[in-house]
Amino acid sequence: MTTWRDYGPPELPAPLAAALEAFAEHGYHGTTVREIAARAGLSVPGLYHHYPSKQSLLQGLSELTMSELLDRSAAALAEAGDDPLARFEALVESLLRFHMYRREQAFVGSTEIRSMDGDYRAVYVGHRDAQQRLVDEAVDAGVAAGVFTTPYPKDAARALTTMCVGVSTWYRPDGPLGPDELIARNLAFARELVGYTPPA
Amino acid sequence: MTTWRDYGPPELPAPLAAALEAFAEHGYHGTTVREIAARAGLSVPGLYHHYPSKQSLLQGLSELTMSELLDRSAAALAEAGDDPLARFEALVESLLRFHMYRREQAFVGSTEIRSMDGDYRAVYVGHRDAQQRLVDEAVDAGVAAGVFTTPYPKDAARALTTMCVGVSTWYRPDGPLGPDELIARNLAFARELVGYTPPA
DNA sequence: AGATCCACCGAGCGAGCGTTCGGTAGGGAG
DNA sequence: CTCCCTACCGAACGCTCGCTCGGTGGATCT
Repeated sequence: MTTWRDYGPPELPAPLAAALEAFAEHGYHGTTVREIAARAGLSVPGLYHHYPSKQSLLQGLSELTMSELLDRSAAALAEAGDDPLARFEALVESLLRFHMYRREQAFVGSTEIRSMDGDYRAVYVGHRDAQQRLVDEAVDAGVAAGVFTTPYPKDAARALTTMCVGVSTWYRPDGPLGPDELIARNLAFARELVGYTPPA
Repeated sequence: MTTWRDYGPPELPAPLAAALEAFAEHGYHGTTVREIAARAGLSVPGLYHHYPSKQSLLQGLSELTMSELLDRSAAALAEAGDDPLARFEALVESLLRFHMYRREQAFVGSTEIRSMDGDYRAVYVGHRDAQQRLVDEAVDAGVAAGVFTTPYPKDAARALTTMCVGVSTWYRPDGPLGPDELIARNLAFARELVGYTPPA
């Protein structure tokens, strides 16, 4: 990864790439191990040589997804410096961008929480909460600095996250608007949501 | 249904209520017919006496969900009269309320589209599009009347719908804030999203 | 009383599931 | 040349899946 704004195709081992496609299409329980193996160009035992279970494919995929998301968020914040508005915008842009360029991964992660078995689900939810905390903090900082006027920072942050995560449910790379255009518009919505009003 | 604002517990036949709980918990493919039958207090053949297949349970449930959603939206709009702001607010309030009081149904509908088989999926998507069109029209009308200032009505409407539908993923009836409080806050966010500025 | 229908169930069918057993082919180390 | 490790695979195991067969018992009608 060169910077948090640059996205190549996801770098996933063949079995995880295969699992990703299948899970995105039919869901975890709707996908068979045989289908994943076929998509990965392996036999079923060949697949099991690399991953010990179907569940481990979901976990491996989810871990790669969340660590990339958190890494990019951290990089965006680091680059933004100290200004609360710049930090907020960098974080939201990164979140939007991730949910476009890593749409399938983000979608599978958020829709298959209930398919993760207990212990790992707690780990995954921890990652999600960490990401939500970044957004909460960015909004709180803006309110503290007086640049955001929302009376309900926590609810605004949640609405905002919901909006960004939701991008992975409707965004299509072949849609009428390009990523940069969509990001600009949704970033504008984000500013309105937290009550940012540019200095006169 | 007395009015679009009033919600009792959902009125579902026992098999659909059982399927709803199970689908919400494990997803469609993660749920077995035996589990649904047990929750409904029936044997497996007893369940099949009322519904011819597992798929028909999902379809029956989804149809009841969408017809209630569309009926309530229509009632809210009818009651609101001609004023664009009133119509917009009634529609959004109804949408938010539905996704709180019919949270599980809305959640299952939106997450199990990929589990609906082809023909019915088209029907379901038609219902979804009809609902989205109501929101689009309400925003467009506000822009046309000059009360909303957003330069991107269609994107704002989509962001708004995403936010409302997302309520079904995080709302918990036993959370710290009651439904009316949450609706008031999210309604305020909705107004900011479309660029409503109260007349001075 | 018999006939008919509805609501329901015990048992089990064939198919397909996640997973495993017991291998094989090839390459690098000693 | 042997030994061992990695990367795989054909076949099949035990189980559970969605679904069905062939009923039973009770209410209603004639």
